[in-house]
Amino acid sequence: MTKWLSADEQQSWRSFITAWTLLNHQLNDDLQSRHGMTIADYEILVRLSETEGRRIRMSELAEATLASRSRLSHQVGRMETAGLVTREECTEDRRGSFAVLTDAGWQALVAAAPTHVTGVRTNLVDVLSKSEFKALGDACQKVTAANDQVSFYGA
Amino acid sequence: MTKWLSADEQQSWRSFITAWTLLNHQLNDDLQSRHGMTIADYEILVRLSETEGRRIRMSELAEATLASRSRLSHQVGRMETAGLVTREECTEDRRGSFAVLTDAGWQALVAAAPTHVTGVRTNLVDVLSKSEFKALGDACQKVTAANDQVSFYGA
DNA sequence: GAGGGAAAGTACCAATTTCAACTAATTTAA
DNA sequence: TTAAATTAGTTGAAATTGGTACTTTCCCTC
Repeated sequence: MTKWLSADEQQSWRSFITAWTLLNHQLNDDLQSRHGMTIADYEILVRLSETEGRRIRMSELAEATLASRSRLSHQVGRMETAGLVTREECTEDRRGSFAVLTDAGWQALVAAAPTHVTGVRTNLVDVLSKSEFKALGDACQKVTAANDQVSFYGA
Repeated sequence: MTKWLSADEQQSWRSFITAWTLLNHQLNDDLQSRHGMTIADYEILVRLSETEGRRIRMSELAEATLASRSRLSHQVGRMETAGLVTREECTEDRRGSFAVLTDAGWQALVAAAPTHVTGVRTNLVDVLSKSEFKALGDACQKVTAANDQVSFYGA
């Protein structure tokens, strides 16, 4: 028999959905209007910028950004035409390829980062006390851990 | 000058993204594979089922589900062809229209609800202690309140 | 009670995302 | 050492989403 959610639980759950949706939209619109870039673009630029040689294998990048391979492939394709990244062949595993950050991509990231970080602060971090924010993070960490074994990002 | 995120803050923020993304995907896949329905469909069925007469004005429904009018219009159109809802004209305001839950829609909701609720429990509620879950909800509540005045769902 | 602006909803078009099929390279194992 | 199975990645078509323009109706003010 299904154990339904109590009113409180339901409320918490809906708050979670709403908070994420509004926040994500807000951040996306900020990036979009000021830098013509989506959060997805931004995330990829960040990941690339953090690595040695500013390059990551496509499959790793897909996993890191929680995107399907197909989606990432399209995404990187678009970013490539926009000049933000290039692709390079992988010599160790000739099936593979790297996404590589270009100078223009780096510039775009540098330009967009303040907008994004300020948005995260304004709409999330600064809205909560230190301990509230930590509690949020810790809870999410546990949820992530519980869901992470599941691998539904096959395609 | 931009105030960057500390390592801890960054970690919390990324956990938030990851937790939501994984959870959402999981719940969506459950509904999809077992009931051929998306979370968006489910949400709409829930909202409709909760009201007098099982009908809601399109614009209210859009607001409640955080969808743009355009998106909701498409969505309800699809659900209408699937037989889950119908549209009815609004006599008080002849510009408006109602989305109305059909019997089939109700049946579909009844069938899907256990799957969904169990998923929410298994992957979210039961993973946390009562107080952790409450903390998550409270934090999200505040974030929502802070972001809610912004109305970017115009179209 | 006429005109102008705002609101509800849809429709169309462009962009994104998903799904399934496909190629090519690698690994496994007989 | 070769055949089968797996893995990396891409592609193209179909489905979903987002933006904007458009129609109809309502509301407000004069």
